[in-house]
Amino acid sequence: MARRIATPAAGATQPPVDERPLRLASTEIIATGNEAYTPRQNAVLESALGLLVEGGERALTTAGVARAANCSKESLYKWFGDRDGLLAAMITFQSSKVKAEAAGPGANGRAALRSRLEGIAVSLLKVLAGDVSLALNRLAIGQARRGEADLGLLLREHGRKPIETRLSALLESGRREGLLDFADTREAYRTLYGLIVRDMHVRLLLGDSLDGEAPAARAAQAIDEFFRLHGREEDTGPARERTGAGNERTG
Amino acid sequence: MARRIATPAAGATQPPVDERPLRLASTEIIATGNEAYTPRQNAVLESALGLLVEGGERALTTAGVARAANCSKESLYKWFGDRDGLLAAMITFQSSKVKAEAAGPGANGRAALRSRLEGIAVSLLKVLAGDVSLALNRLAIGQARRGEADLGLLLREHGRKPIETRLSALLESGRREGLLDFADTREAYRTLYGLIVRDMHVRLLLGDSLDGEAPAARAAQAIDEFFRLHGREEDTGPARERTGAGNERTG
DNA sequence: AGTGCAGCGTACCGTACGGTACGGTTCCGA
DNA sequence: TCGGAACCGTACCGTACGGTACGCTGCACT
Repeated sequence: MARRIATPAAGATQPPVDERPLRLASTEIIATGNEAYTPRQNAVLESALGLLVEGGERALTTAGVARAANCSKESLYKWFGDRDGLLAAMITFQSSKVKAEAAGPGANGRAALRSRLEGIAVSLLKVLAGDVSLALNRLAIGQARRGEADLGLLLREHGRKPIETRLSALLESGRREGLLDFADTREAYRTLYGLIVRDMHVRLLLGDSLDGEAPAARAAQAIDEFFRLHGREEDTGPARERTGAGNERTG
Repeated sequence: MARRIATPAAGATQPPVDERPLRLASTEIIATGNEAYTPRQNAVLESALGLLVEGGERALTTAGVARAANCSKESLYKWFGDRDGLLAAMITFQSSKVKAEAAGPGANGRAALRSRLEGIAVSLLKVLAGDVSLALNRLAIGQARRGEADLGLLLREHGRKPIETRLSALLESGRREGLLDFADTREAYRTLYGLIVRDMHVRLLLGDSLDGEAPAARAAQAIDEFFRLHGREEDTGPARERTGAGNERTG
């Protein structure tokens, strides 16, 4: 069924990865922040990600990863302990690559807020539609069961939380400036998220191809709609009634 | 790892299913519309769904299904041809159960439109959050790869299309009545979908539990927001500008 | 130069799964 | 009453995968 993976498939996308052996002496561990992976391990994780993107979970066997990364299965188990450990490491590794760019407080005003919101929205759309993100989400979702979903928790924590905090902080700063009007930040964030992403994410996860949804246009329209719902200046219309459902929750 | 499935697990949810053997003579096939499955096959598919809900894809082995449904593996392969055939049959079977209730054109007016939209939204939220729907979506998403996603296509066709057509028809009837204002029906539908579902679906797929998001309140708020964006009567505010992005698409 | 260790490649093992085959049983129709 | 067909239960087979063990190479440090 799954054809042999003899040649290092999907090797065209990632950079050459420095072909030298990259041996390590004793305790030469590069702590890049949270997790501490050696460069060799990072390269292995990169190969594993390529394998996952190309062939899905079925292609992500320990033997396949070892072959694609030119390492031994024994090393894999020594470094990551387990297949699940490898999967978790892939998630944390990928999320550590995506982070960066915190973008401190810049200019004020409605136009600035709008442009910053649009920027985050565009990057969000591009990340969600990316091959690696889709593959990892498919992996975590496929593993998830009724109660337990360890990979899903990891992905929610590493993938969605950062975006939520960034967007929420931006929304609250807009509210402090009197540009936005909402009661519950989390509710406002979710509305914004829904306007930006809609059902695009699930459709992509299910294998659909986005038929010409340009991220920039989508983001602009979503931010426009959000301002029409929660904006405060006159050219976006006064917010007639609050929408934060925090007070009318029944459950 | 997966514990033995000796007792018919997850049998508490579904009805007794008529314990008699239910043998079939020659060509006694009950054509329920699209697919033609015998009652026995339906019962087997029900068991398979219970197994999938309870244990995820890993638990959905042919031997497990045969044991849970008290049938032989040979019959499974005879009826569904293949493991993938079984999975596809599960999807079509479940979607055939959910369909029903077409709800022809009822009363007119803004309140009627609003209540019908809310009704569809509530049912949509309840279906999406249901155990079986989540399990099937996880299955299809987990199977999906880069280009090919047969189960995903099936799920999109049987699960999302009906809702889109129903909601779209309702939106267009509202526009014909002068209650709604939008240019592109598909765009308006997607905005509405995003307002209703937000990121709830993906969060649930990733194993998150919805912290007291009541479907009724969620639906009411979403429809309210949609009317604020695309409504036409004065108590919802005039639609200042169109939002359908059909004309400003770049891709 | 010599020792040690990290890591590569491969061989190996047990299990579990998809798919097939076979005997026995029950029911339907003639 | 007698065939035949559908079907159940189980045994069986080949493969593939997770995980472990072993021998070898080559760099690092002394």
